[in-house]
Amino acid sequence: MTSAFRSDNFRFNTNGIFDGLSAENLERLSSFSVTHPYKKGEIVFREGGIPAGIFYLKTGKVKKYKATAKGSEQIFYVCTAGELLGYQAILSEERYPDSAATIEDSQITFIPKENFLNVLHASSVLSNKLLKTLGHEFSVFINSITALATKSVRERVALNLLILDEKFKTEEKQDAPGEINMSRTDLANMVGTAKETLVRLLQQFKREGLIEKNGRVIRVLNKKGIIKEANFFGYHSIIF
Amino acid sequence: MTSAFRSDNFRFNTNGIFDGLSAENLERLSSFSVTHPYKKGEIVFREGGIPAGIFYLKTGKVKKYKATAKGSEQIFYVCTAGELLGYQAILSEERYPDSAATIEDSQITFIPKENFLNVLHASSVLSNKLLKTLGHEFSVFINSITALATKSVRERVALNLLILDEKFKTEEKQDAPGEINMSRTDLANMVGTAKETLVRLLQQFKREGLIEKNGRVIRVLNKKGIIKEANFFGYHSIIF
DNA sequence: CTAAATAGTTGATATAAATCAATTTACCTA
DNA sequence: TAGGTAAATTGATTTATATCAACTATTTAG
Repeated sequence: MTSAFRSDNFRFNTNGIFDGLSAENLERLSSFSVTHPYKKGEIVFREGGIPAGIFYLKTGKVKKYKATAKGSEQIFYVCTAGELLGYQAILSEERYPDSAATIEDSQITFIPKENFLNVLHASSVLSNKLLKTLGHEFSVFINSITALATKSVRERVALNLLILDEKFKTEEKQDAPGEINMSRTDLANMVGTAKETLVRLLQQFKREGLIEKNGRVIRVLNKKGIIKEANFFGYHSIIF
Repeated sequence: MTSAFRSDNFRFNTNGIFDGLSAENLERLSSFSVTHPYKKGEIVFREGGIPAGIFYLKTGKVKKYKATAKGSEQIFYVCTAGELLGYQAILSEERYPDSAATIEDSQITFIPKENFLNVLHASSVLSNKLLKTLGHEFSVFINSITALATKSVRERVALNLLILDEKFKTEEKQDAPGEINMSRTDLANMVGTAKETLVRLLQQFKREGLIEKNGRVIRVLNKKGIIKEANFFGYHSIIF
């Protein structure tokens, strides 16, 4: 059984999570928050570290990953502007189970744990939104797991191109393909394959006219074709 | 980098989630709940179905899985007595992203959506516990993803034996190995490999004295050895 | 209790993907 | 803008694992 591709199935839903909060609660969140610029490649938090607060990605992109037994990284998610990071560890009251690092220059706002938790406990709006978000996260993860466990590397490369195409789209040009700008090593660590295998498959997709490459930047030219390669039967927009 | 094995890292935390609720809220949950016996192999809910409530597994075992593009199942979790099922879809307000089916005779209590949500919105105790649980779930999933993406089949077989050893332990004999009683097909679908490959690796572990088999029932004889095969450096109990 | 069906096991072979090795291209920075 | 370094790419080879096929054991049903 082949199902449809919906990017929503692979995207968390933290955007707009603070919308609808009272002025008082918004103030409580923002008054002790600080925004810092991060250079590409900087670490935001580290696996095993003790969480002191949550992070809001104002601009830029962040990879979330875990160190593997073989010394490389498994990237399981890429955050884009507007997404929240690190709230799971605050909620679970455990250490960070994963690491986060910028993959391009970014602006990140830090909100101290106390302020976040105060507002969370004061506002049922926020706690309900967070419960909804985390419920959705569950479905994203089982989709990822199923893809990793049962799809071929070729299918997974196609799938990740679809996911990243959305993530690298700009506000202005929603119809144009995203300019996927990631190192081949990161891409391979996201797909769960060797760098060389990834490069070869990208080359194949390029030869077949499905994608184009400008330096390291990849663009999906034939989305339907890539959806087919990922072994989904079609594209269903969230709206239509 | 090889890390320690802790079964906690692969187990959700819904046990005791209703502890500490007021008598009133407990009553609200239980008054409209019904407990049904399920035969081994019965479906509890189906991917794509509209959630009408949550399920509490009183006794027995349930596999949670997703249909794959190739027509088989990817099992991503096995629930044991005391665990909650199906709450994520209620929280996300989406359809079930996965299916659940018993793998042995079970007793399952159904709690209607309305009652669960009423109590959830009335009780900050429950919503905070649920947020904590879901935060922990996140870490379980990234551990699963990292294992699937980067460990060899042999390592994953060992890892899943460790996970299941805990799950099949009985209350009375906590020190004795669990009697892992699962079909080879289910085991293979959990590991993410072919049935034949799974059988061969079990045979190897048996020959090496790491496990024993009585019919289909598997027992882990040498836990340290299996931990080593799973490529973890040792066992750290949650308590010690 | 026996037949039929289902599940488990073993063997032989094919293949996708990893690994090892070398070369080319892109990108800093001095 | 050259020159060095890191990243990307291509090629050759190996290997883990899937697949196909046959056989055996264990349930289940009549």
